[in-house]
Amino acid sequence: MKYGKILRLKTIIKVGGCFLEEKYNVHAIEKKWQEYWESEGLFSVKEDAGLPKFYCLEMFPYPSGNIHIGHVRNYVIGDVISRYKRMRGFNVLHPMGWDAFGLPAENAAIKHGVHPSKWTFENIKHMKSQLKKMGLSYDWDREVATCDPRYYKWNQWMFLKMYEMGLAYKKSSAVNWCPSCETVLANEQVIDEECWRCDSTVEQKELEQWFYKITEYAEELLSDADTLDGWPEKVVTMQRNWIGRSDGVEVDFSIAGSDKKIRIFTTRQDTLYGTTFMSIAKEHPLVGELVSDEKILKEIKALSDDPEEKQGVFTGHNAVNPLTGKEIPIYAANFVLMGYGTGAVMAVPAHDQRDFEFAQKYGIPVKVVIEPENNDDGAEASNDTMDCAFTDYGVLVESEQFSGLSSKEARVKIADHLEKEGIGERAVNYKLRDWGVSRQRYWGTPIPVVYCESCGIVPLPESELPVILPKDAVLKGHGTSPLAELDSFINTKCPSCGADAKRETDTMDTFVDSSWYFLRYCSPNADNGPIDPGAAAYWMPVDQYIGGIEHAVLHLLYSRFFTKVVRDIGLIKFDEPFKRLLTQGMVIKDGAKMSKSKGNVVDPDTLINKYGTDTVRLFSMFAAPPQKDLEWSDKSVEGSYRFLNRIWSFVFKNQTVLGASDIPELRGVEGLSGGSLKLLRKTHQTIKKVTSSIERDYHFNTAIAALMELMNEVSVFKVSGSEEAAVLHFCMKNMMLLISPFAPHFAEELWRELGEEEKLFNRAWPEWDEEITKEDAVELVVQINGKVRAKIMASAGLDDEAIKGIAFADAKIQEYVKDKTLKKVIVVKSRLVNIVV
RNA sequence: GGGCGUGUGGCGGAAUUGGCAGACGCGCUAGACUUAGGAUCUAGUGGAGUAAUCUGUGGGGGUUCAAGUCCCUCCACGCCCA
Repeated sequence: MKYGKILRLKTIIKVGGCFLEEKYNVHAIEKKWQEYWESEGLFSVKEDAGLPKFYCLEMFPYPSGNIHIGHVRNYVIGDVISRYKRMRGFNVLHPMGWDAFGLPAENAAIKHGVHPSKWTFENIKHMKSQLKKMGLSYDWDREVATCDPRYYKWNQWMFLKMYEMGLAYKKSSAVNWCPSCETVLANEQVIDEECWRCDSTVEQKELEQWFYKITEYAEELLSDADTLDGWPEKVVTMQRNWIGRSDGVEVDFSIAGSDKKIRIFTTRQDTLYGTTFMSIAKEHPLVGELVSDEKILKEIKALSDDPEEKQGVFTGHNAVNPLTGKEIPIYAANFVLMGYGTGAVMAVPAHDQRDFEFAQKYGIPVKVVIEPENNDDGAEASNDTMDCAFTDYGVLVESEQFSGLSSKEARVKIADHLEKEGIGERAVNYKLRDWGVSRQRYWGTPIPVVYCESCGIVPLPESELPVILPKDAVLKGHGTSPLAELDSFINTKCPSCGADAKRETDTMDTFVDSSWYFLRYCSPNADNGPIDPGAAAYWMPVDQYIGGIEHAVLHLLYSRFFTKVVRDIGLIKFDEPFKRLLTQGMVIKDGAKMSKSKGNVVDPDTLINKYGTDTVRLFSMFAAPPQKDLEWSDKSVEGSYRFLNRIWSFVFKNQTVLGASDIPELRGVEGLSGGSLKLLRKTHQTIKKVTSSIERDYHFNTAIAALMELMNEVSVFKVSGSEEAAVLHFCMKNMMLLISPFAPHFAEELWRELGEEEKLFNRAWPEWDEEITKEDAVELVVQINGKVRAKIMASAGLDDEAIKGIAFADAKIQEYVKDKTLKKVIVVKSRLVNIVV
C-alpha cells in the first residue's frame, strides 16, 4: 500500500463551512483530535456522587523503552471499553502509569553507563508519546511512576504498618543465587534452573530475607476466590491451586529407644497402616538430635538437591507406628521439604509413587492397605506384582477395625480416632509460601529499617519517610548489593537510641509496587497516606481489569493480598480489588509468539505511521475476540484501512446530501419506501448487534463485522429524495457513534461532516427500536427428514398452522411427500419446518 | 503424570437457548476503469459434479425429527502444575 503513487487532483469542496478532503488524511486528523481532547481536558475525571462510576484499568507497563504490539492490544481493549462506558453515561476512571523499578534499568546502567533513573524517565517520556499517538483516553493527571519517591514512600509506609501488624518479618531462607552475576535472582528470573541473563546454573543460597506473611491470608484468599465470578474460571483455579489447601492430620510417631517424637503431616491418613518407613527432610532438627555418627551425617549432607532423583540415608533410628506399634526405619530423604507441613512424612510405598520408588531403591517392604473398589478377582497386589503405587482412593484392607471402609470414610474415622487417642489432630496445610520481598538490588524501594547494635532491628518512624534511594550508587553488576557498598547511605543513627546504626541495604521486590497502584490512581497526589479513603470508596473496586494471563497468580494474588491488608489497616472497606478480569490472548505472528530471535516482530510505530492509529485500533479489535490469541496479518490490517477509506469516500461523495442544512427530521417508519425502510431497519439492527456484541463479553470482532455489514448496505443505497437523505443521514450518524470507541479520531472528524456542531465525544450511545428491527418477511426453511429441501419467503409472525400450510403448498415439497406416510411435522416458530416421512 | 483449554474453508474468524454451517474480513478467480495497478469498483469463491444432487465443523460411536453445539471414546495441539 503506497499512497504516494496515487496521483489525483486533490479536491476540496466547501460544504456548510467545513472543508472535506477527498483523501482520508489520517495523520492530520489524528493529530488534530488528540490535541483537541488534550486541550479540553476531556479525559480528566473527578468523583461525582451523582453519576455511576466505572473504573477501567489495564495492567501498567514496565518502561522498557518501546510500546510493543501486546501493549497496543491491551490498551485498545481498555480504551474501547472506557469510551463505550462513557457513552453509556458512566463517570469513567481510566488511568495509566509506570511499573518503573526493576532490573533492566540496572542492566542498562551497567552496559551503557546511564543512570537507571535517567534511563527509566527517558523511556517513560518516549512511551508516553507513543501512547498519546494512539488516542488513548487516559486521565494523565493521575499518572504514577513507582520509582518516584512520592510513590515508593508509601511502599515503605505499608512495610512499617505490616511490620507493626506482624505481617512483615525477617528470616533466613534459601534464595536463587547466580554465581556468575553474584546476585540474587527472583523466581521469575530463573528459567529452567538457569540465570536469564548469563545462563549459569542457579544455586540455592541461604540468606536473611524479609518476608510478607501472605500465608496469614491464605484461607481468606482461597474462600474469597469463590466470589470472583467476573474472573475467568481458569485464573481462579490457578489461584486455588497455587494456594493449595490440603486437609489432613498431623500424627506423632514416637522414636524407638527415645522419648522424642516426630510429627508428620499427611492427607492420606487412610493409608496409615501401610506405613513401612519414615522420611524426614535433611534439614530437620531431629537429624542433628538423633544422629551422632559423623559418617551418616556426612552422607546426609551430601544428598542431592535434585528431588527428581530419589535419595536417602538411613538415620540408624526407628519410629513407632502409633496405630500398629510396629517399628519402621527413619530415613533422611532429599524429596522431603522442610518448608512444607512438618518436614517429615510417613512413607507408604504401596500408595505413594515417590515412596514407592524410594522403597524399591532401598529394598524397603511395600504393604498394601488400599484396594481398588471393584477388585472382583480378589487379586492381591504386593511388593512383587506392583510396578507403581496405587494412589487412588479405594477400600481399606489390613487396617484393623478400619478394614472394609472406603478411603473417604476412613479419612474421617481415622482422624477421629487419632484425636480421641491423643496421637494426632486434624490440620490444614497450604502450598502457598510467604512472599520473600528482599532483593539485593539497587533500582527498587529501600526497606525502611536500620540495624542498631543495642536495639537490633529498628523500623524507621513514619516521619523519616521516604528513605530516598541515593543517586550516587556504583553499579557494576557483580559483588554485593550496590547500596551495601555505599557508606553514605548505610551509616545512620538509630531512631530509637541515637547510636550509630546501619541501614538495611536490600530493596523491595517490584511486585510490591504493583500490588496497590490501582488504589493510588484514585488519589495520586494524596500526601497524608497512600490513598485518600473517600476517593478509594468512590472509585474502587476496579470494574474492569485487563491484562495478560501470565500474571494469573503472581501479581493478581499479591494485589488481592495487599487489598486485604490495606483493608485491615483501615483505609478501605472492600475485600477484593478487581470485580471483572479480562485476560487478553497473545499476539501471534506466523503461528508463533513474536520475538526478536524469530524476526516476526510487528512494530506499532511503523504501523501507525503507515495507516494511522484508528486502523491499528480497528484491526486489533476485529481480528479476534480479546480473550483469544490474535494472529497478526499485515494484509488484514489493510482490510481495516480499506474499510475506513470506504466510509470516508462515501461521505465525501455524498457530502452535499449528508452535510446539507435542510435534512428533514426522520419521523417514524410510516410511508417509507422499500429501500429507505430497509436501510433504516438495518441501522436499528446494527445498533442492537453492536451493543449486544460489546455487552456479551466484549466481542468487538462481531461488533465491527456488523458495522461492515451496514456499510455494505449503505454503499448500494440510492438517494433520490429528502426521505432517503433523512434515512441516510440517520444511518451515518449512528455509524459514527457506533464506530467511535474503535476509531475515535475518524468518527469525530466525519461527525462534523454530518452537520453536527458539537463534538461526538461523550455523546449518548444510540438506542434501537425493537419494532423497527423486526423483518416483515422471513425465509422459511423446509426440511424433509432433516435435510433442507426448500426455502420460501413468508410473512413474519404467522402461526404454526399457517406455516405448515405454506410448506406443504410448495411444489417441490409436494414432490417429496407424495406417496409417503407422514410421521411427524416439527415447526420452529417463523423459521423452520421439518417434515418426517 | 495431573488439571484446564482449543480443534470449523487456502487464512483470521462467525453461528444467544440444539434449528439454513462458513456472517464479516483477508486471500484467490474473472471482469470494469486504466499508460500502469500493489488504487478503486462489480461479480464469484468450503469440497466433488456440466447439472440435479451429494458431501462437509480433528477421527470413531451415541442421543435427537434435527448436533459445530449434548453424551462416550480416541487423536493432535496449547497452557498451567509436578
